Amino acid sequence: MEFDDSTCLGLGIQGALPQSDDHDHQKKNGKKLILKDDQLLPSLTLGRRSENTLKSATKEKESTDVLQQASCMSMSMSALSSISNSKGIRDHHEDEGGSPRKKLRLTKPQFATLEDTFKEHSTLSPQKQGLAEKLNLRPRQVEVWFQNRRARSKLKQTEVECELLKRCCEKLKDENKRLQREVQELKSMKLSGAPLYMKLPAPTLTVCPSCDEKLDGGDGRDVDGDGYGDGDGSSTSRSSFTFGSKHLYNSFTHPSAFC
DNA sequence: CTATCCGACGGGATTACCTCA
DNA sequence: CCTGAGGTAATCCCGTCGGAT
Repeated sequence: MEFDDSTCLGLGIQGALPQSDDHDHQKKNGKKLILKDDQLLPSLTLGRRSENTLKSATKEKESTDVLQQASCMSMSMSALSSISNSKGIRDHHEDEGGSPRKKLRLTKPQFATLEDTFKEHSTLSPQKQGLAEKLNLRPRQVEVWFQNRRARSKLKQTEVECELLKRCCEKLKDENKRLQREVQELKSMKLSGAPLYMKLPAPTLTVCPSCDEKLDGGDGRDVDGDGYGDGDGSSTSRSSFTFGSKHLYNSFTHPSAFC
């Protein structure tokens, strides 16, 4: 006999059978669920949950104990094992000094399906129910898996970015050192009295290699007509300028000024 | 015994929808 | 009929717990 998620054998308190797996809703607003005495009728039901039942059930105030008692027969063993993981049962067992529950481990196919779905979309709102049915899990379990998956994915991403920033920082440190050395050299040259141009190595002005490529065939116009190639003339440094179609820079003082 | 992984939970925030005065 | 306030449901993120490996 096949059961789907909407086929339910419920043993619970009549009138307040919550079908929502989302514990969030129960804890929302910090509301304890209180049922009137005449609502607390033990019941055993087998049938399909109608949309209305679902709707009204979720609207009803519910208690965790009630939730636990309303376990669906359609659940897989894994789902059942994880039901027993829930707080209510745990507390119940602890109260009774019962044995500790097993922790659910997703099977490989379940994991693979969830991974595939996650790769397509890291959120799952529309397909939660369907996915849960397909995997024989409770929607809540699928939801939790996605939440954890997002969290771990984010953590991993943060680690990668951190590593990247570290490397970037090291590079900048090196660059900073090199530039400081360069400044020192230039200062000492200036102090020695000779005109700077006489001391610069021969190929002082170099055509920016990337411009050489880019501007080949282009008109290379200096858009703002200021003789510099940076448009508004507010470049942070005048280490380079355009001449005709070429971007020229001082390869000695600004070896990294090409674009 | 310890470290790590990962499923689960609790709490807070946000958004959308509904009801009612 | 329109509107704002309040309630509720759904979903998300974050931090944490605790069983399994």
